[in-house]
Amino acid sequence: MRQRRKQDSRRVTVKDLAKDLGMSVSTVSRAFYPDAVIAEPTRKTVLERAAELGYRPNPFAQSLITKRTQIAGMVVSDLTNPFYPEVMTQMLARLQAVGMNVMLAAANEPDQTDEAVDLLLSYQPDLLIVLAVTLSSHAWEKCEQGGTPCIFFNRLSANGQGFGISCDNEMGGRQVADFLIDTGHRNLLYVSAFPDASTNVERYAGFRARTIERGLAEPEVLEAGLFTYEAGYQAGLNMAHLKGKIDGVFCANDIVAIGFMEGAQAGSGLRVPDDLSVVGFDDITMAGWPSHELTTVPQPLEDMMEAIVGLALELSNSSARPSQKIHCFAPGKMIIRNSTRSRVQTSKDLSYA
Amino acid sequence: MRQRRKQDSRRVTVKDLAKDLGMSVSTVSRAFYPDAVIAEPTRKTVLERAAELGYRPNPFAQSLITKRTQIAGMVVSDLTNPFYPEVMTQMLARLQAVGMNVMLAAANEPDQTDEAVDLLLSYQPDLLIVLAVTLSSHAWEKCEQGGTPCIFFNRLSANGQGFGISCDNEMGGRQVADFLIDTGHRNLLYVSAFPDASTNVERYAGFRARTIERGLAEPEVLEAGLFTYEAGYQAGLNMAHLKGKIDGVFCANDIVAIGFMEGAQAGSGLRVPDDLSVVGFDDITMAGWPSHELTTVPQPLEDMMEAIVGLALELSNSSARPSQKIHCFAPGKMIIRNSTRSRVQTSKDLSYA
DNA sequence: CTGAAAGCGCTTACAG
DNA sequence: CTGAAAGCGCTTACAG
Repeated sequence: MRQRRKQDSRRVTVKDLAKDLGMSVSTVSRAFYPDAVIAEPTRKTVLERAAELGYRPNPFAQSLITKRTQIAGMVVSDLTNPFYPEVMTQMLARLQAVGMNVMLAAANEPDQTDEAVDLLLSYQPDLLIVLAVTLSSHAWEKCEQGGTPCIFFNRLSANGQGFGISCDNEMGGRQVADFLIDTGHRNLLYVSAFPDASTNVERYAGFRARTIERGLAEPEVLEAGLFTYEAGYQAGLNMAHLKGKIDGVFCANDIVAIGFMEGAQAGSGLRVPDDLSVVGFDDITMAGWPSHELTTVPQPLEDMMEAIVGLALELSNSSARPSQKIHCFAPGKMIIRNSTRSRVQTSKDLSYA
Repeated sequence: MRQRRKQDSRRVTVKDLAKDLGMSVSTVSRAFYPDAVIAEPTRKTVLERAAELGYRPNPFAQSLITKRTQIAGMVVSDLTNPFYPEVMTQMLARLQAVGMNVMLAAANEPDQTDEAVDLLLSYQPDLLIVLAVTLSSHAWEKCEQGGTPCIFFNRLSANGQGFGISCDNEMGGRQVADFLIDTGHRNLLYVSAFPDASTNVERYAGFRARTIERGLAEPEVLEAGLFTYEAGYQAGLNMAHLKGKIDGVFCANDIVAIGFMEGAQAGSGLRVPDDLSVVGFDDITMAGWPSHELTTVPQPLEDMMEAIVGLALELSNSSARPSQKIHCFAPGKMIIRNSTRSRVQTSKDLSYA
């Protein structure tokens, strides 16, 4: 038992394979690189035998030389927002399909982030994908100085840092304003989540701008503070303290909206959509559940996924940096469910007022 | 621009550090191994200077020699069940805290699993953590022959394969039976999820056995088939086709229970808890939301987390295999919420019948 | 306690 | 088109 576990079942190496085939190590190695200069029949022979013996180049040895790791580091913080597991699932599958491996770092507490990112960076990932609301400036510096490109998903980088993939949140906010106003809502409210998040800021900006353009009063704002169910719920409870009569609500995202609806019901007995229309953002699976039936703006996930995989591939395989830093896609068409109701007064309804 | 990106900003290596300190490479290297023979003051000097220069041993070069990678491979399939993101978050944080990195493989489609696991295994993780319902036998063989230990989380391995960490699901099922019977329920139903999953099988076994022990008729069974909201919802709809009057329902897990409650309401107008008591399993965050208020059996996550980190550490740092293969913890105390109601008839209530 | 040397499994100029 | 050789950044017997 003195031997090391991993050595017991020795893995086959280039040397073994070369000897087996009566070729040089160099030739065998070349067979695995599409661009390498090697006779096609030779390559075929090598690849076939490799498959038989179960040989795979050792990625550690490979990376030591090539400085490429085929690893994408992924920083996540907000797995309680169902949007992210949904995104991760798709992203993982696609990255896997192009041969990239994903190494995960959780950044639940802001102070954990640095250590987590350091750990990640020591594996020299070809790129970092940030699914978190925040990346500490320390962590960002580390990436910079290590030459590791960052992709910020669903969040525009603060100062033009790194690459960004997101949907046009402002346009989404405008769509919601138009929708609510077109369906007869006149007293609007925005339920704000994490104040520094670009998604939050932009959605509000679009919503507010369009509301004013359409000649209504500036929307009220309720600060939930976080992108969580609990924050939304608390904001819903706080509806009680709001003076004006609100008839249309836009929440920073779906999970906040879902919490908000329940909080409003619990706190002030407000019923959705009878007393209040509520709109979310993202179109997470839960938004379609019968218990919520949330009207929402869907993220253009298909586009965003294609962009991120394309970018990841470029960043890990070519030496030139991609020129386009920001990919911003129009949101999908609003999905109208049962959390909103038209308040347009037909002539018959005029008795009301 | 002909140079490679990663080479531009050269990372500091042992050599650099050794030269800087006027020591040999060997000595510098030893400073990073607690068990290595090295004068304590020397070690201190090295470590300090390393921190200043931002030196970290290159894990790829390290692994090439030590055959240890400090990588835990994680196979996930079921991120739509909120239980898993919750588990992942905690597990990630804890593994990070002990210096392990997590490499992720998604196994959404059964046929993707093999390729994903292969990719993962080529990085020679010290161990594999399986959070998925299923690991193909091909994948398992690969682990075996590569000497990579597997830990199955929340699922007992089929044929004594690998290590298992789970809660005592059968005991949980028994608790639910006792609880429902004690609170006056007499006509019980089990909503079954994925038939091959050990969690599903054991929870049912315990529930059924205890029901019979208590002298009631065997519980009815409704096959949802999957651990998903949608499957639970469908099962709820199917309540309509059930002949007998059911008053107490145990669902394979929380997400199924939540779907079930809504399906039962939508399909047959059955109200929880007035017409029906419903119990879940896991205690996911959502179970506590006002819209669900689900009575449930909590998993002993604290215990399970400690066990998995302990096991991971043993497997990645020592050469001896841990002796205990199965860690099975008693579930937590049932959490009684509003999805269940006592149906014990006090003398006053006897008018009802 | 420290250093010189071998070697982990690869890739890639450099010759031929 | 193929092979011999150097070297990626580290660790670890082996001497001293």
